[in-house]
Amino acid sequence: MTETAPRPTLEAVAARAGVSRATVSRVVNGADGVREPLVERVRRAVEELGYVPNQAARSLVTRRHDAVAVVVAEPETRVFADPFFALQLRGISKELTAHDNQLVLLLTEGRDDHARVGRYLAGGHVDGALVFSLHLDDPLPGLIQRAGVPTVFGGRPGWSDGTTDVVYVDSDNRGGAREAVRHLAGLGRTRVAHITGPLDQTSAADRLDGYRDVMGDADPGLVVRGDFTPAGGERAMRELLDRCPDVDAVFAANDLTASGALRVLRESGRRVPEEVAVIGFDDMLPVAEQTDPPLTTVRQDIEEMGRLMARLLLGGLGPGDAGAAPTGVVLPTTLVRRTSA
Amino acid sequence: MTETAPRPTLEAVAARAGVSRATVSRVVNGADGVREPLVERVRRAVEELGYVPNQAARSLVTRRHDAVAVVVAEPETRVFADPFFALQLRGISKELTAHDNQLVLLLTEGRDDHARVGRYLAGGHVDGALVFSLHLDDPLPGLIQRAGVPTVFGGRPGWSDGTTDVVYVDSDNRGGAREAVRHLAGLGRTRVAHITGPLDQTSAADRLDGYRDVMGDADPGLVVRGDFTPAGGERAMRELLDRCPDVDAVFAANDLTASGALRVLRESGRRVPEEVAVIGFDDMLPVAEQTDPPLTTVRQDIEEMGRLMARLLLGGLGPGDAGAAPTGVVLPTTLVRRTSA
DNA sequence: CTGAAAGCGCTAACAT
DNA sequence: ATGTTAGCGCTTTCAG
Repeated sequence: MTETAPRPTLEAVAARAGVSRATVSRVVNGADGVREPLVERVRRAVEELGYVPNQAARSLVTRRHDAVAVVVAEPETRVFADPFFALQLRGISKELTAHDNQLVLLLTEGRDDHARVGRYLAGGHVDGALVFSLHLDDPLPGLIQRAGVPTVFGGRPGWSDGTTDVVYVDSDNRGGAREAVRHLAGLGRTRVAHITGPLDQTSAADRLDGYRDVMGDADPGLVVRGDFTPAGGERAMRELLDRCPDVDAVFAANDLTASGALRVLRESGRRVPEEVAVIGFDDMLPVAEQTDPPLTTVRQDIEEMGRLMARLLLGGLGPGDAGAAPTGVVLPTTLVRRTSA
Repeated sequence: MTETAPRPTLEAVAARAGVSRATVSRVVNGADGVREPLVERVRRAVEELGYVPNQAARSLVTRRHDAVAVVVAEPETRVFADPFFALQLRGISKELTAHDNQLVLLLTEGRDDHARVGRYLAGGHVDGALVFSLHLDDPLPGLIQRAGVPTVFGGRPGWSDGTTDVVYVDSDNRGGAREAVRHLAGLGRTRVAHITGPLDQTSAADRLDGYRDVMGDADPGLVVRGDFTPAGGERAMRELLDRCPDVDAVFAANDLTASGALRVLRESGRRVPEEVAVIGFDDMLPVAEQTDPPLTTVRQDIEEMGRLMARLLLGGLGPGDAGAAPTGVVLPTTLVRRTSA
């Protein structure tokens, strides 16, 4: 059982290059003030020995880790079956990589996991945290803020009272919803329904608000609750058809919901978009392009949201500082026209 | 700009409890051989001070990190839109958490990322790596093996020549495929087609092998290439219908493919399962249960695969040791009957 | 511009 | 059973 070969230390490199540890350290960290010939010698020694700095030793003194935690509360499995999060993660990863930071993924499943995450964050293992808090009553965000780690939230946290400055990145859910509903209205539809998402998530609540912005207090029977899943969309669509048979357009809170609604519509013999126009939200390609007919929807640049979160975190917002941090940044959405509306 | 409050050290706890650092260390690390009253005092001091061990300092001496890297090559976006990986990740996360290990996620996008990952792994930041290598020609696995980090692969690596012992976890793709095809045959179908996955992934190749195990050298026209996507499934199904109009059963390489095939079948007016029976692979719930009709498929326990990978990694397979490591472990699959076959 | 030396916070012998 | 001590590998004043 070969013990893992002892990796060369700064000391070894220094010896080989015939300089002091300090000099090697300077070269390795790109500090200037070392004369060219020495730099060269050190470089070669590093190369020959295959030296790689010991991050633990470095962190011990610098108190930096070049690592950020991504915390995902995952009360439901669905969260994960959703390409949404995956895309965001990808954006985050790209940005972190570009800044030589590592991504530590913290998935939480329940109460005890929360404690664990809190401890980890408070333990100063990472330089910051990117947090996806999905529900209004999630205790996680509080825990995290108390941990005193610089944090950026994904999506506007529901508990933010607007006075404390949490930093978050969000899509313009409300504006996107407005645009969708206006488009429907522009098509001459007068009985425009909305199938909501789970209203304890701000994204769903905001989309509902956007709908109301345009529809005012139209027939409240036209608003029916879904849950961001195709099954929920089906259920809601049935209810809708039952309650308001004259519905001529549906704004679904997301593409998955729309796909369910579409199925029920087809089943019931309504033609889309001729009799009922349908719009989704997200522009999740594998879904939106595959529905029958292809889905008109509101696109949000999910990957960019991830990137931006990472950029914000790395770019400053001083540690533990409650002063001048920027607060929310919301990304624009765009309407993508396909066939369903 | 409040500097992040200096966290208490072992020293501080020791002082407060009136003992030596060593004793505190023992208590914190659960070593026995400390008398109860002292343990109690130390515990209280830890509590009062909110002490959390500095992982960097600890790693520096123990040379352990309680962290493992999860490396995902992601040449195509699809990988990620796929709930498959998400589920595996979840299994991994649970198992790691249970052993107090952190998950460092390394996403790679291209050649330069490979170098970065290699460096990271070689840099001894983690105690091991869990690697998803998707393609036969992926250079990543080689890099990783050279890094000398204990590694477990997700899915049988295609480049394994069978003599070197790589450790991997895989599903019984071949056996599952056999069971599917036999089921179709048992239904009395004689013209059983297969829509493959991308054959440079072992999972796809193995499923094809399983199909052949049962079908022998039936009409080769019945095998058509897909790519694990619904769109690929549609394309393949059209080709199939064109080439072999008498096809009476389809074994699709995965559920997504099956969903595409199903759509084309419906379009073309063939009744499923009466005229054409269809079986998928994966039992990806959001897909398999939502198709019309619900999909009969081969289930693999994806989350368990993830768990197992983590367990294997943590459970031993001595560092860098090329000797007596276990090699592949393959998990059984089960046929799930719904309506489509 | 370079080197010497002092720790960072912790664990693990080794004493007691 | 507990305390003392010597580093782990690195960065960073501080001298020279």
